[in-house]
Amino acid sequence: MIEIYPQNFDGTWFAVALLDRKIVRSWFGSSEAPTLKNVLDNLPFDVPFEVFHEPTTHAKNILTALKSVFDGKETSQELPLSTTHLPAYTKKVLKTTMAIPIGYVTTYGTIAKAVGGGARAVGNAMATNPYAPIVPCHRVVKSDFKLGGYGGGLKVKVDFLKREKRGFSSATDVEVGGALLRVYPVEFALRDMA
DNA sequence: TGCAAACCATAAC
DNA sequence: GTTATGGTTTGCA
Repeated sequence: MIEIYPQNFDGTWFAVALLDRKIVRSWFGSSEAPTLKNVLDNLPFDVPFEVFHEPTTHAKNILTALKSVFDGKETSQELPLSTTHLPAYTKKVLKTTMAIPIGYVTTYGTIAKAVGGGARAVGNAMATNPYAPIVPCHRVVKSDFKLGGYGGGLKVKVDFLKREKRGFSSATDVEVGGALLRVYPVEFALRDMA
């Protein structure tokens, strides 16, 4: 049985779908119905589900963590993602995306170089990311540092990146799965923005 | 800038 | 199997 928990924090709605205490889907948005619908329409398993408006302690922890990520805060908490049903390549891309630190962005092509495959394939994985915003697909931009796309709309992506500004000034490398991933200050992507 | 062609994993037929 | 579809990239005018 999949348990779905929607919750509002400071005017933004968050929702998670849990199966066996692990996250199979998450989403967020400015109103409840579309947020819930996104989750309901994209459940990975054809099993019964139920929506609960009173979160368990476990669910509440996860929802709180989602809100922290949304606010651009560091979260030390490891969130239990259920990824076993995803294609191997998609898992690799998502894992790599999770390695992008707050305050930095990287590009579709850079990720492609790190995990193999092509930039468009990476874009595909982002577009179908089941775990927004836990997997920070908003930190992936085009090679010219223009934004690229975003499932929740470009404005949401911009606002996200603004909250994550940390004042870094130069690129650096992070290690993920034995490969190095080059990441750039989020300011690069916000440079010519209002 | 703008356009065309190459790119590559998925999902849908 | 095959084809269509992208949150892309690069090269070239």
